[in-house]
Amino acid sequence: MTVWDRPEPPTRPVPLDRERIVAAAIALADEGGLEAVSLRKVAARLDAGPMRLYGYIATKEELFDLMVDEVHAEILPEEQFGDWREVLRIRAHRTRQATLRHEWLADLLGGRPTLGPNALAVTEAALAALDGLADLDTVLRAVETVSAYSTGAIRREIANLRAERATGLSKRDWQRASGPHLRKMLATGRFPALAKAVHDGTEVDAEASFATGLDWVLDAVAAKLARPPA
Amino acid sequence: MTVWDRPEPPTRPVPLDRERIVAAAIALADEGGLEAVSLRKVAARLDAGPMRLYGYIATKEELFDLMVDEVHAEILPEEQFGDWREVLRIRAHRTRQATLRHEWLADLLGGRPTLGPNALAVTEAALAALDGLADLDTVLRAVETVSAYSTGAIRREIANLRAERATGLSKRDWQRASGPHLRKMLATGRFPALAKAVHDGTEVDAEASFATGLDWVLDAVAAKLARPPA
DNA sequence: TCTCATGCCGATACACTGTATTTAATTATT
DNA sequence: AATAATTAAATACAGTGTATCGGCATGAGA
Repeated sequence: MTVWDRPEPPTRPVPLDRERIVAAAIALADEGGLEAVSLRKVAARLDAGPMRLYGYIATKEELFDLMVDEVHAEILPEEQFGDWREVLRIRAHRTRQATLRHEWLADLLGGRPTLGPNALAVTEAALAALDGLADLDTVLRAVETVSAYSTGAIRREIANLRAERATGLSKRDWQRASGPHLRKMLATGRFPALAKAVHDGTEVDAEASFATGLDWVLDAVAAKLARPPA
Repeated sequence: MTVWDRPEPPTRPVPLDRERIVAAAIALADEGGLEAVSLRKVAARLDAGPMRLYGYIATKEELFDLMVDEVHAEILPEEQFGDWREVLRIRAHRTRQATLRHEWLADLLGGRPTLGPNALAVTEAALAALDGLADLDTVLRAVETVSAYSTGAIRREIANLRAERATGLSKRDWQRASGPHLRKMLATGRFPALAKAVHDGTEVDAEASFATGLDWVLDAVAAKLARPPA
């Protein structure tokens, strides 16, 4: 035995904390989706045994919550500017962008109440931007309506993106050709309006579509803020 | 051995089909949530071995898709009446009601493109109701915007419902007391607008809140239909 | 410095999952 | 009636989240 093959000294256990655990989990999820996140793999990435994690995390769901909150740090802009409409619009777009960077977020969005510090800060910023523009109930409804639209639209966008990715087809032809299934369905003649939509619909990019729907919703909110309920 | 303990004649294998499988899966999910649905349990409920199912279903995800489509049969009303706005409103409310009956649907809503016959029929009905009221792109955007709001709002409602159910608290006190966690967060003073909202927000029932946001979105759609884009 | 106690880390264990594969049984066909 | 084809069942595998247990290393007390 030489110095070269002398066994490594027993590695001191790397100190862990939630931050490192969450970062490892996010890295795994970014690479392989949510289903690639297992406590064993997260622990392995930190050179630890699986049970180590339970000193910092009570359950896997809690880890997911922490992941979601961590991404909310990317969503909250450093500084707020613009009127309430700009604030809400930017919040929606940043949420969408964060989800495009971390597709697994789509699976979690809206799935559980978000009570982490970053998520609360995001909500706080939205509420603050609307503060005083109408009675509290209206303000709450406004924020919730916009964010309901956002999460719904983002989820659908990611769902479609995954579907077309799975078939490996160009966006244009995706619907028309998503398996013989949809084609056959449309061929039955039971869905004429849908068939027309699939056939004649122009290709619009996802961001524009998201932005347009968002603007509609913001228009609606603007109308309610101007004319608060009796 | 008497006639009494004579072994049962070997039970003929019960003939299966997708319908029965999906029904069993839905029953399990209704009772214990999505996570209670395992192929083994579904098969057991049909007196079959787990592998039997693979003759009718390629994967568990496909089973989920079939479950979602099955519930869409409850969403599609027997007969359509009213103008486009009524059609879209009813569709949203029926989706919400179906989700309240089958809470697991909230976990799946918007998660994957819905291409089953019932889901297509639901979409078809919506498109048909808007047909001709504007150019096709506007009509599509309208339907998608409303359904994005619906899925987002429904998911949040179910998420909150589960959270308050978990804490076993009355709706009124839920936010104020969801663990020491939220209280501590609000006590930091970093979230004044949020604190005010939690403190002063009146208790509104979920259905009214859903309906109000939906009406806002429908107002927005109405405005765009009246004035199609240049 | 030696002993004892405490807390933490890793290993083991359990009950379960989705699904591939291999074997057995049953049906159909010649 | 014998063989071929189809179908069900049993077994197997690799993985999961998490409870429990055993040992080791570190700290305190003497």
